[in-house]
Amino acid sequence: MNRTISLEEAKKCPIQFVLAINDTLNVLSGKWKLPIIGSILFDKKRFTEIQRNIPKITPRMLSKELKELEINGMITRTVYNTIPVSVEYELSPSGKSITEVLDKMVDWGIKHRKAVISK
Amino acid sequence: MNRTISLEEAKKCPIQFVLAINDTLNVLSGKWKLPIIGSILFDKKRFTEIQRNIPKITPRMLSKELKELEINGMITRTVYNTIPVSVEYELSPSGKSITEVLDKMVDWGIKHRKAVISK
DNA sequence: TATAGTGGTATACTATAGTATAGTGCTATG
DNA sequence: CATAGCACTATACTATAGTATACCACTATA
Repeated sequence: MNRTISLEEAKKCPIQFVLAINDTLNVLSGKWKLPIIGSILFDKKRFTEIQRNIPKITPRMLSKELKELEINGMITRTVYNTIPVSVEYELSPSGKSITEVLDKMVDWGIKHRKAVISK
Repeated sequence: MNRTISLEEAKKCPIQFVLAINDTLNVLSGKWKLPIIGSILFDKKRFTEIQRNIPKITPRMLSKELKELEINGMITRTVYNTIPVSVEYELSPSGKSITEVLDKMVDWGIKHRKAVISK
């Protein structure tokens, strides 16, 4: 294989690939997105339940991150017109499928840690 | 399957899993790590070459990020005692294997974008 | 001798991310 | 009628990430 050809190929493809990677990194970035996703991974939860799951998060940050995740299509927010209102947050199907990426991250992270420690 | 059991399981495992995910996120976090990794993905490069690949990066940030990536075992830094010195940066084997994760991120990112646009 | 290139560092700044604390409107419960 | 819970918002702050600009020692080339 000619190395210059793979380099040329590399320069042709990656625009939309880089965008896709950045999309993925964005829904996981920051201190709280992963704990929030973890909290609602197995079942939908209400604001205060998530807050109790993540003891150190402030309501400001939880509110901010939930909004961002909703805008990015990761979660759905459902308001029930009880009195007073109750609100449920749930991962979208696409949001749930982030586990595919997280699984790979677990694999790589463990493998990498071993590789780094062993030398 | 009993939902309460999977929840209990979920609460037992994840400590080292979460650490592994955080390790992975850390080597990709920030504005410049991905461009730098991309720049040396196919072959090792010198400081100024990487800088030319990433036009808007300042030498301060490039230096800082390269150091961090080296500390995290992602890249190796080789100094040749030419006069003046030349320095080469190269992805470690473990660093190269981050492509497994990036590939999954591309897949998910593209799939997610389609899912979000279509609704 | 001036200019440019290599591989950076130093200092000072701005912008973004995250924290702390208080308070909102609503209602059920004691 | 005070307290507590729900789902937040507002304001002000600190900390971290990133930028701008200048500079360093070294050497080859014009």
